[in-house]
Amino acid sequence: MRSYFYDVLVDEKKPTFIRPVTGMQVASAAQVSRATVSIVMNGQAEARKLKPETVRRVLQAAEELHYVPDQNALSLHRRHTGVVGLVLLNLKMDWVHLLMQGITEVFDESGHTAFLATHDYNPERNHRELKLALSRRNDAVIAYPVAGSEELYRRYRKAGVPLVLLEDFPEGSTEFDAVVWDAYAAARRAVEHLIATGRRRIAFIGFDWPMHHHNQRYQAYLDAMNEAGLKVREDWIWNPPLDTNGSTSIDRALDRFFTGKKGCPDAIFAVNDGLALPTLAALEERGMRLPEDIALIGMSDLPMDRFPGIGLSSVREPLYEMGVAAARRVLQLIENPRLQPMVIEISQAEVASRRTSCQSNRN
Amino acid sequence: MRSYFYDVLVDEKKPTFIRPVTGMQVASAAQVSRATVSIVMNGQAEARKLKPETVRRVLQAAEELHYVPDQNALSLHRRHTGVVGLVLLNLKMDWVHLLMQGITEVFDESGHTAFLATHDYNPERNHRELKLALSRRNDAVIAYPVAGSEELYRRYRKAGVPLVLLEDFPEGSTEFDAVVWDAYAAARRAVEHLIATGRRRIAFIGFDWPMHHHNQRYQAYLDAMNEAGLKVREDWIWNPPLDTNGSTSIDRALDRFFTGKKGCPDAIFAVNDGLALPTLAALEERGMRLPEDIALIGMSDLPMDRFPGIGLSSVREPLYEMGVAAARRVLQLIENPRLQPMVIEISQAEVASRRTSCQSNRN
DNA sequence: GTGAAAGCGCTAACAA
DNA sequence: TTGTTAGCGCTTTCAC
Repeated sequence: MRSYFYDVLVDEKKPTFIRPVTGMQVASAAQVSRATVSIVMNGQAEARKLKPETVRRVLQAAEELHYVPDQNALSLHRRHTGVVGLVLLNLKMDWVHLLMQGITEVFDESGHTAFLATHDYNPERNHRELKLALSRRNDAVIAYPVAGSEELYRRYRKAGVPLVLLEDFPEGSTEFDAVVWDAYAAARRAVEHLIATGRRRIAFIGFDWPMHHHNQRYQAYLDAMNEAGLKVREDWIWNPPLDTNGSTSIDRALDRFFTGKKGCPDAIFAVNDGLALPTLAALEERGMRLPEDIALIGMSDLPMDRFPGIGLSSVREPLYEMGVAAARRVLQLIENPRLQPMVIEISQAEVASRRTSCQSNRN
Repeated sequence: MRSYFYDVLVDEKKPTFIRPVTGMQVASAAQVSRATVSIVMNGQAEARKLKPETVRRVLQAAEELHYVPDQNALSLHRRHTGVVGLVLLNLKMDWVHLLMQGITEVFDESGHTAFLATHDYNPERNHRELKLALSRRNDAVIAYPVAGSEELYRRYRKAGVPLVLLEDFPEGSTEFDAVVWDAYAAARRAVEHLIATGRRRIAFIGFDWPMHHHNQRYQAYLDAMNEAGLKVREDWIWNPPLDTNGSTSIDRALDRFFTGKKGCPDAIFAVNDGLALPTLAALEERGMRLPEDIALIGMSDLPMDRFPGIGLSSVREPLYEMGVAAARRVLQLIENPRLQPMVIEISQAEVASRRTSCQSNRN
């Protein structure tokens, strides 16, 4: 690390801390009262029939002084901030990027701003970010739920701060607003796709996580297998508890799958691409060819899935649509916080069949 | 899209809008004055020698009422918000994810929060986000610079709001704080790597963008070629102006490279992985084999580069270190906004040689 | 048409 | 040891 200073003059006589210019300063520069400045800045000059000359003076003074109204003071007065907290999982692999397109589209329209934070499945960080959003007086929060935070979510309700859970909600709970993907249907389609392309010995990679739609993916796997009359083998299911940093050790899963005495799976269904991608990598590092030796399908259809060298089959998750829906719902809730909680389920079960799950050559 | 309501009782008699509980309410619940609550909440009870009994009452009341102090009011009083605005490029391909690890590590320590926004190379959005940061009274801003926004950056300086440019700074300017990667050295190493592995006909893919270190990458290409006595061919250079959405049309570049009468390049150097990755995809879609038919190297070493099916060679960008440096610099500047502007250059030129640039078979 | 004053929630200097 | 008060920057009646 190298660093160099610019050869620039800095006026040491000026005070070290510069205070932002206030409406009061604009007022005196323009020779009007503080209130007049407010009126002009909020475009109510017409309505209040101010003299154009006055308006001009104010505008000019504001311009010259580079006056920027203080949002904190404004929020204090208005009792709302115009910002919506987003407490999501992480910024990996374009998931949030896709989601944000939907969210910002709606918020740009309504004049809201998103304040983005992440928790990485860590309950403490989740807790902290949620509390911070409260202390910032965010008008609402969109959160990717973390197990064990139900009490906190409930507190949001009680505090009258709209909270929209995104992607999932706690197993068994029926009290929160949520915007979710109909993952059951999607997961089923994924497994059925594997079956349709000739696979019979399908393994499952997921993690144990007490969220409703998350569990639905496992259920869908079970149902699809049963319905096709295929045997579900205990040793082909990898569903360990989520460890602290949110990763499952794919390698141990594969060791288990390919070590059995009674044959190996010919396909793997992973509950999301975050798992499917490392699985693909691990498989290829073991020298297995896809789809000849084994097929693989994930869920979400992240942008990198379609990269030529990857070609991961997946089911498309309607992230843009979910972003739009969540943002819209938040807006409704801000309008009327006591709306009955509701879950908005967005269905999409379009499988993108790529390299990792082409028609098997073996049949 | 389907949605269903929970069958939940909502008490319609309660007022629709719930106001956050204030320190005043805590005070009356605890039978103390407003000031006492403040003192207790800020952990100054010891110092002010409050009766433990009083403290207990206050704490209990606060707990029962779920009192969360209002940050806006606090900021108004303190004259600083504890939040640092981040106006970055976009959330694609884990670049920000990597950077944020460094930034949050420093900010968690210092008690600051990052407010993340993106501009996608769009000057209007950049302008808007920068102004919003000002109106939010962010204590400082870390910005991925956009050409033509110099005036705005200058205004930040004048307003006494610390601004740290990240990754680059406007060509020719010597007035801003910046944390940058020594991209010249890195780019040179990249091209030299191509040369060392036997390539002689090296093409360049970039875009025209009036930023200093960005241009250095082109210069490094030129220098490395010249120094190795290799000819730089005009028609093997793709350096068009950046179009509105920040993408270059890779396909036109390739058409040009592979259409020449006097032979085709045997390698491509792309100024960043955001360009190298689509180039790799386009190349493979044209049926070219890497590295046999052509080699490719990018810059940044994004996580997906090392994916087995991708194996993009790249030079590692010290994003974590840059995040740390930028955050630390911001902290210094907050401490003393009139510090002389300075550029911190972080060097790293470690090439990750992967599939796309293995030793050429042709030599 | 314009200005004075109150109040949003909080802290800190000063009284009591 | 606790309470009173002024003020942070802004908007919005309500008089003038």
